[in-house]
Amino acid sequence: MALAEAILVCLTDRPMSGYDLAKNFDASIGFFWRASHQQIYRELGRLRERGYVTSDEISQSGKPNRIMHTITDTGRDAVKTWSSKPVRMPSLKDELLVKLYAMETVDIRAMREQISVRLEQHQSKATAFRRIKERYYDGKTLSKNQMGKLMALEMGIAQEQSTIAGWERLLDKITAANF
Amino acid sequence: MALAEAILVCLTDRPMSGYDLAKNFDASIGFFWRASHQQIYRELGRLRERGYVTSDEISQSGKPNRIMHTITDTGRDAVKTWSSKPVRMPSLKDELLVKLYAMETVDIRAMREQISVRLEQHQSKATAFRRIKERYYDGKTLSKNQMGKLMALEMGIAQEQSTIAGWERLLDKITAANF
DNA sequence: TGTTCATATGCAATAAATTGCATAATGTCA
DNA sequence: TGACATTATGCAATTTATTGCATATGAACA
Repeated sequence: MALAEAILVCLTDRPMSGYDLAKNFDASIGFFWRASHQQIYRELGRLRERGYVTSDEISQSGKPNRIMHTITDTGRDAVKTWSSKPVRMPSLKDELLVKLYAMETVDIRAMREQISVRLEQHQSKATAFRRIKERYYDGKTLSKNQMGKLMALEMGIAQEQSTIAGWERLLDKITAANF
Repeated sequence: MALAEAILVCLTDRPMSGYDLAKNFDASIGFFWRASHQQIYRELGRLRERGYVTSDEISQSGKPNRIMHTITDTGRDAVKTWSSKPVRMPSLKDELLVKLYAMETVDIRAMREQISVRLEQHQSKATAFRRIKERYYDGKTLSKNQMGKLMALEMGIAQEQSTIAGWERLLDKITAANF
């Protein structure tokens, strides 16, 4: 269960509210570990129970109060411990590949359309990655912390690119095969 | 929930037992949609309830009886319907990328080791893909059904290759950065 | 003045996945 | 002869993930 650790890792940067974390998950670490705000709030509760974070309510007028979560030393230790434990292979589950596998049984027109949609999604993901890279990392002197984030980002970019290339090739092949 | 459909797709080939399906998932369609035998047996129960498959027990001496599952016309229709519905983006969840992202907080030695392990896993996956390709598809005249499977396989191979290249590049970078 | 967006939190139900356990016979290796 | 792998099925508990709902306020917009 890396959600706990992903949250803790975010909190090593600075204390955050659940809302901040949810935003953060949408924009950065969430590229590698997606989670909904409901999941994050629930997990924050557990982290508090275990003493990995402390939570302080901060009054705001107008808006609902924020609850800021701060990582504790115990939390930091937990991250360290987690970091040296072996990881699993990410389980790739792609319905589109299942459909491709089952091409005979499937509506080819619909599949082509779905591949196009998929391509666009990867495209926009790649663009998002590149924007973040340009904005925050390009031409700057980087700390070790930033180096890690940049490397993760570059892995993401490379993966999106090759995935895009793959689906494009496939689309050509299907066209050539004239199904 | 594409598990149901993945199973149905397998059964379009020929009737199978839960055991056969589990084997099949380990060796082919499971590359794109992993499932444990427990999941498969449970799902088969549901498919039977919905009338998507029929199940017949076949006596065997010595070994436990096999229960052969055959896809019905209703099942085939369900696959067709499913096939034209939009697919979601596969949720990439990779703890190793989270660790990379959190490089500062993490034990670099351990991470390098984990990357090496990961590389080997992708390597052996790629090898498995290539073996299947050589064995069943290379230099043969292919039906449309086989074309789909081959294309899925080739997507898998390409993905493994680029993932391997990515992690190798990263390992070099980490070495060069001398963390 | 009503609608929608952004902020901010969370419960509850359902669905799906993982992990552990259980059974039962045959064949193979040391 | 005992241990382990293969064939074959499946229940049960737990953990994780998804989906829907609920509440509350201020600001922008039309």
